[in-house]
Amino acid sequence: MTRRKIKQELISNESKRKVTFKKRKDGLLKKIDELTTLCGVMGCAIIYGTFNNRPEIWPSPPELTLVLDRFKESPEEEKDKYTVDQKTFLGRRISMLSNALEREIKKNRGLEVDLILNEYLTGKSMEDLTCSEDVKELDLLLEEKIKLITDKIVAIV
Amino acid sequence: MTRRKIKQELISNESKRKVTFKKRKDGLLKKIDELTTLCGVMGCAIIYGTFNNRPEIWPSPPELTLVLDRFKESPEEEKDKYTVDQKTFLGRRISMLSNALEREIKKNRGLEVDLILNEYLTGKSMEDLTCSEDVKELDLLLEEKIKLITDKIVAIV
DNA sequence: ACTACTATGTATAACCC
DNA sequence: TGGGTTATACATAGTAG
Repeated sequence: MTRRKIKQELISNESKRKVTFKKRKDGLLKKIDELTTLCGVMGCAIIYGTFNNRPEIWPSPPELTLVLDRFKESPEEEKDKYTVDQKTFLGRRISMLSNALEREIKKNRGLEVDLILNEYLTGKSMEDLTCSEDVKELDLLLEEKIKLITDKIVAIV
Repeated sequence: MTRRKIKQELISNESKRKVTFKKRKDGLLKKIDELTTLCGVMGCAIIYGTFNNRPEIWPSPPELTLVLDRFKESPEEEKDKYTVDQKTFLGRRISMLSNALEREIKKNRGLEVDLILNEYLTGKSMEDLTCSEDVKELDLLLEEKIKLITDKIVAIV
């Protein structure tokens, strides 16, 4: 057989999925490489493989790596003094931005957790429920919610 | 004329380069989206447009921390190479942080909207519903969700 | 800048080792 | 598990409106 169109959803067959993953991952890396060289921009892509192992891919110019790496390190490491004035100015701006960033990231985490919980409650993520225990528990929760709503309806009508 | 093969190097014509950038950037986003859904993995791509404009891309669940951790592994010699020009280095760091910040803020907005929607669906924010029309609509939505869950239960039990 | 088109280059699903 | 082949699906360079 030859190539067929595939549906945009998780490939159920695991070995197939693995093969597809490798191919498409490689293709993606190539694409990003082309984009950055053709258009002279910085860019990176990071893909985390299915499970257990942490890092996956790193398809971008090393300088980007370095910049972000520095970001992670403590700001104290700036010993050498070249243009001091400008440096301290820039340094302040950086720490300001870092702090703001960190705050936003934290906020994101909280929001994400809430969202996931709520998605469960609305049945959006039902695909992930496999054991009947989970489903039953959810059912109870939902019943509570339903009661809340019907009460509200009664109150209004 | 029709499509020609192009050399893998910076496109000299600026307007052409811009167009190509947009097309390929969009293509890349699509690809990463497909990869993550087809193979069930996490992934992200970040493209920094040319200096003047900030917009870049963030196609998927960003785990910035993980990304940053990854950068500890960058080779020493390249680090040294890069420290030469501190000013440029700091300047880039700033623009990158700004971009990251902007991204996170945008993401926050999106998450917040989703959360509110979901809270409506779960009945948490029912206080705000005043007209019976809204309630009825919500009721319908909920019934759909309930069916989804009961179906799931039937399938499992 | 933005669609839309189209011819062509490129990526890749299914097979085969 | 990994690499190679092939036919097809998809991406996109060039162009026009």
